[in-house]
Amino acid sequence: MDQLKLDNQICFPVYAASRLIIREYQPHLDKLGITYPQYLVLLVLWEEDGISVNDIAHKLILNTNTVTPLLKRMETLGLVSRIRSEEDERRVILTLTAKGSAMKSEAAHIPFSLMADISPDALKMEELVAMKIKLEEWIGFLKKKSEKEL
Amino acid sequence: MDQLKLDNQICFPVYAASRLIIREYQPHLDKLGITYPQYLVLLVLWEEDGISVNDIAHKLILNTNTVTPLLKRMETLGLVSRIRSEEDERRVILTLTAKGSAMKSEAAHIPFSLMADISPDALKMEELVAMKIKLEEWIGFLKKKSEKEL
DNA sequence: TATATTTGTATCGCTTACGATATAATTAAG
DNA sequence: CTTAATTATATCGTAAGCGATACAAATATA
Repeated sequence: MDQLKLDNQICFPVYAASRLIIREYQPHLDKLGITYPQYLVLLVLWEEDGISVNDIAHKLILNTNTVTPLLKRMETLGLVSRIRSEEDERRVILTLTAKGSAMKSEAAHIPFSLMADISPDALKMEELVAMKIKLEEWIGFLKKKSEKEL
Repeated sequence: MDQLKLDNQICFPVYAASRLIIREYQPHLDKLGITYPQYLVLLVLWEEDGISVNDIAHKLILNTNTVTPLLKRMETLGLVSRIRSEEDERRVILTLTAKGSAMKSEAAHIPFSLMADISPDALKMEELVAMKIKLEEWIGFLKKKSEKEL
């Protein structure tokens, strides 16, 4: 049963690469006192502040029951504020605090440092970008698929 | 700061794809009563039974403090037995139980079902295989890197 | 041989990640 | 205008995942 060999799994490399790359982020994020998912939330808010829990969950393709406690921890860290919307009292709006906004400039170097860290000699930057495009195509498909299943 | 846009991150698609693919495994694994990491352990043991905690952690690129409790849960499920080695009393050897071995035939269909589930129309199988090869190249680089840092 | 170092596993604490479920606010249907 | 269905968050329980640390067994060194 060759298909059951670890080396023949297509998913395992994605899963392993994900964890290995997050490990590379760690030292940089440690300096800011945040985790990788928290960094992703900041990326989202730095682009568009004042969006809801659901918006963030949707952009990060995470469940709201993952995002809610994540955001609460970020509130405790003083990075964001969680305020219930006036128009629609079901919604909770996330807003960056001064500390959360200021962290953007501290994080500015991370993508560059990371690129230097994780870019293998053998793999050219164009190949990574090509892979990213293929992965996004794949993600688009998988997202549509799981939405259909609701 | 364009580099801090979520869409411009190379890591995020890997992280998101990993979770989305694991979600696709879920219904298949639910029928067997196991999780994705537990499935990976079984893949390893189906290939080579009677290896140590460390060997498994190494193959799955996981820390032993992740694998130890994982294997204990699998022991509770009756899938593996954990026996301390006689030659080297530090090592704990993992052996498939009858139930753990038998599960191989129940799982035989999963790679095929998965491929049908996760293969997007737009992405041809060859493209997925090409991506897998690039990812493995990348993983090799990242693994070497993190070993050097010890 | 005695001591120091390394190795293999395990424990603890904290943070994701998610299924199942609950609850209140909004919207749709009757 | 009620009642039903939907939507947005949140809570609970369980399983990873990992840094820091502990500890015993094995190996290396003095």
